[in-house]
Amino acid sequence: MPELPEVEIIKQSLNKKIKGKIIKKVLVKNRNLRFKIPYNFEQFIRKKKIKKVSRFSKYLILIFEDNTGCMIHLGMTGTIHLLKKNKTKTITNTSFYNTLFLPEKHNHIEIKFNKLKLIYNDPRRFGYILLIKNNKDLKKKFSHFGPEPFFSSFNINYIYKYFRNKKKNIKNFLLDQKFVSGIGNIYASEILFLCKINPTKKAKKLSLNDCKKIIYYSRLVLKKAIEKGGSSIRDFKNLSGNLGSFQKDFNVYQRENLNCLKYSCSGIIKKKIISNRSSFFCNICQK
DNA sequence: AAGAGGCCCTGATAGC
DNA sequence: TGCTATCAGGGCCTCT
Repeated sequence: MPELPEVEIIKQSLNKKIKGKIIKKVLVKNRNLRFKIPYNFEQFIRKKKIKKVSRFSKYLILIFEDNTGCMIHLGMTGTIHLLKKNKTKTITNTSFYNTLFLPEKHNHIEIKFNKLKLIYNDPRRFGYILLIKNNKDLKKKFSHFGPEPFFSSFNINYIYKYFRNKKKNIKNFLLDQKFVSGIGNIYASEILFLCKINPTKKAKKLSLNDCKKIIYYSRLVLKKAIEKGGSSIRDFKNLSGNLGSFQKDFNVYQRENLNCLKYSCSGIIKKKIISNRSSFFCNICQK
């Protein structure tokens, strides 16, 4: 799935394209996403005007003029496409699998505006959609989420206290959205590499200085990834059809058996399955 | 209560 | 060419 940076890129592009537009028609072709799309979904969002497109963690949030809304989680393979009506060619899209043309299969939802059509495509159907009744409802949906790395509440005190007596390894915690929101499997490996922390290290063994580094590098990695338009593995594109380029900056992800890129380190990047997810790290400089 | 593991799905790729 | 196994940017649910 897109992690926080990729969702942020989609959010920014969507804001430019659909802010202020009114939803004319909604078509659900397949309700069976991770959770069933509510049966009142079409009725709920029809005729609503987009106030803005927002984001929290890896969730896209359409906010309407009446302060109701709609949360979209893209799962592993969810993509959003915007088409200009009455044209066969995709003018804008975000896609992992198709680069130039809109895929025919797995277009589960179509949201039609006056001249634009927004399509939600998701082969694995791990994504889902939730309706939001009001601002309070929205806050409630995210009440059990930890802070994003950028928040001031993601500080040394919070992390150090959180890790006391925790037996899980640090990699697990970076992926745990209750601890910190928005980091996924790619950026977790990249952050730990820069921190020089081994992904299997138990959280409670981390020093204050380790916590400090986790804050610093989480912010740095996500910020840089956003600046570079996200990571375009499997052809992720933003809404203007441009590839992100952060994948060129990967130090460890998908670099198994290659040399460590840290200056003067003779280590080799290893791949290890931790809690069913691949982790990449240097066997020498990550302690 | 925290942690480990299974599972929801389709598609791409590697290996035989 | 065609089969099977493995792996994918996530996270919920169940069991211990």
